Amino acid sequence: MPRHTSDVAPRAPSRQRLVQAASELLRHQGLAATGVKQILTAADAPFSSLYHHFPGGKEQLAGEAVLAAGGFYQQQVEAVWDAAPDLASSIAAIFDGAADELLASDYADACPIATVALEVASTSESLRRATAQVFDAWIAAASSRLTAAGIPAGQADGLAQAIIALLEGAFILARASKSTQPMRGARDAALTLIDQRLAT
Amino acid sequence: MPRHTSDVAPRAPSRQRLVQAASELLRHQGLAATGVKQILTAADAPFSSLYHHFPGGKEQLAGEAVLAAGGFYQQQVEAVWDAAPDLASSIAAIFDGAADELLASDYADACPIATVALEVASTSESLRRATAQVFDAWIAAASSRLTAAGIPAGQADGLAQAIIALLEGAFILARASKSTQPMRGARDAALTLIDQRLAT
DNA sequence: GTCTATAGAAGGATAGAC
DNA sequence: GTCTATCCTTCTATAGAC
Repeated sequence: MPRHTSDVAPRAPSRQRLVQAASELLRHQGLAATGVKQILTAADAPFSSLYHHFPGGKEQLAGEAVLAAGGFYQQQVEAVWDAAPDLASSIAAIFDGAADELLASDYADACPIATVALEVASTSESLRRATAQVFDAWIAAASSRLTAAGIPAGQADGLAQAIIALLEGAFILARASKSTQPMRGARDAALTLIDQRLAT
Repeated sequence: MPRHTSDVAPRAPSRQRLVQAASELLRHQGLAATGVKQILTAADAPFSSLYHHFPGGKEQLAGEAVLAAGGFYQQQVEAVWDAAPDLASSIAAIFDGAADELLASDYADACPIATVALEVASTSESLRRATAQVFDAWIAAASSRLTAAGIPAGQADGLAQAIIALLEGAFILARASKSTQPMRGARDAALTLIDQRLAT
């Protein structure tokens, strides 16, 4: 029986590489500043593969990139959350991990969808919905974990939303100032909010 | 003595109109999606006035627009803050005012510089500095008011930063979901943080 | 599925007359 | 300071051969 024609590790298919490359570029510089040619170059994909795989063009690719990046980031955070021994440790680890990622990337790798979310909120209804869908999934995942950790069910959604707001806001301040200090402050604030809810 | 050649109320000079128009467009759709021709049209300014008043082109105009918008927004918030009878009322009024502005503008008028801040953080050092300067001014103004209201001096800066992070994060979530609910949740979280710090 | 070529519009910026 | 005209690049998207 003949083996595969090549024994080198196969690359991901070009469609997947395009989504991956688009996700990274959107995270670093947003949607409007990212050209389709730039995405194609980064993905090392043939030019016409874009409109072959994404008949909707840039908007369709961006939508899939937002959903993929949002899902991937959620998995990352959930892994950190679930690895910590208690709720406070989980929250601290998430904010500390965000600070580490900012430092390691020279403040390029922050929230993968916040920039796009602000850009498209008033200009593209389909992309706005994609960003909203990601945030909703994040809030739902955090809320269920908060409930499991003893936060009253009626307060878990609001607390999850506030913690994510703190994280997003800290990303903005940290990238603008090139400092991880806002991220540490946001961590402490999030821990305060949790303590107060658990004490009730 | 002849009067002025016209008795109609004079418009602001074109330079000022360009900064104003740029500020509004950046707030709604960000930097990369905003063209200089679009700014000129919105300002009703003659084409060549752009490079006459701003030899640095789009980047210089954007920088001035960020600083102007940041200063104007700070004045707005300070007026709301100082009009309220106590600290908790001030904080509540600021978040409620942000929610009102979102509703009134169909979720277009959020933070005037957050979108640009995320877009340029890794792509334009001069504009990144402009956004950082605005955030620093906001934090300093909030911190001094927190100190005056009884927050220990060593905690005022961090608390101010956390409150602004909550506001920024809530803007993102609110615009993405087209709901003011994240803004109300952020308000309650900010009030909790203040209570906890005052109780210490 | 991939290739080259190119359309057609919009981007930022400049020149030179007035 | 303002006017019109224009340069050159980049953008998204499509056509048609292979």
